[in-house]
Amino acid sequence: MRIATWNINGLRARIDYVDEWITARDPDLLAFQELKTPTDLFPHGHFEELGYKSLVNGQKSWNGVAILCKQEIDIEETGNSLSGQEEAGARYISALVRTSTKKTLEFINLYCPNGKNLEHADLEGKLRWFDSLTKQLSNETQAHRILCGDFNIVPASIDTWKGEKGDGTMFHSTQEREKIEALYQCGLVDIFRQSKPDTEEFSWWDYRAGAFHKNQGLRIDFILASHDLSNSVEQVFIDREYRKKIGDLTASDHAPVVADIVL
DNA sequence: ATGACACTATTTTAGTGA
Repeated sequence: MRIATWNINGLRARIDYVDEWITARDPDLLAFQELKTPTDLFPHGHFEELGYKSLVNGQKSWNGVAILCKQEIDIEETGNSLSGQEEAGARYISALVRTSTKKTLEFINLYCPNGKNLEHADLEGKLRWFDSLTKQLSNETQAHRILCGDFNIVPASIDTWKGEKGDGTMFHSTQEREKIEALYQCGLVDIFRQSKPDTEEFSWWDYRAGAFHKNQGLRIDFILASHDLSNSVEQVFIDREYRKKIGDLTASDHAPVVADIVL
């Protein structure tokens, strides 16, 4: 099964670009973040024509997440918020997926809060949001689980163009990195890092100042899998090609992250 | 040192993003 996560930075502005990628890569199950679209304006029919059904948690202007899967896959939405974080915006959607081998897979899609900067009150909100996430994962265990999305945290110095010079700065702070560590403690494995322990690759590049061409990026988009699933990964890659323009179509500032997993 | 780009909104400048 091909699984992917992608912060598309505005569904309505990106829809033709998204179509190009879906057609090229043919994922089975995918997680979108930053829809910037209200739930009731989501173009369900558009994706049905491409062969997908959609579960959507959107809002006006900002945030918004969706899970898309091939029409033949058995899927059921199970939640659209973290307990205690209902005011944090549309950042969470989860589903149970029945695989072809009759496993029940919990699939969670996240758009984690940004936090703005180390001095801003939003950082505290970001840290508490992660605490709510960890608590929920601990309270409601699942044998087969995938947690993916835009985490807005750089786990280690290899995951940033700033290297060790980034340590302690926003997105690279110890207090943020502890929240990623807490997810590992919940039995989840970052499958990109597992398959490529020494590879410096990024999933986000600033639009400004030619950051993409200078490869000044961050790896902040992950697919985390429970240990049993992490052993069934065939390949994981960051689809850097789809951070580039396609003709007149502008790319998101994030690249898709794709994994092929035997399920 | 700063800004740089792209998106959305009862848009025409401002807020947000990472």
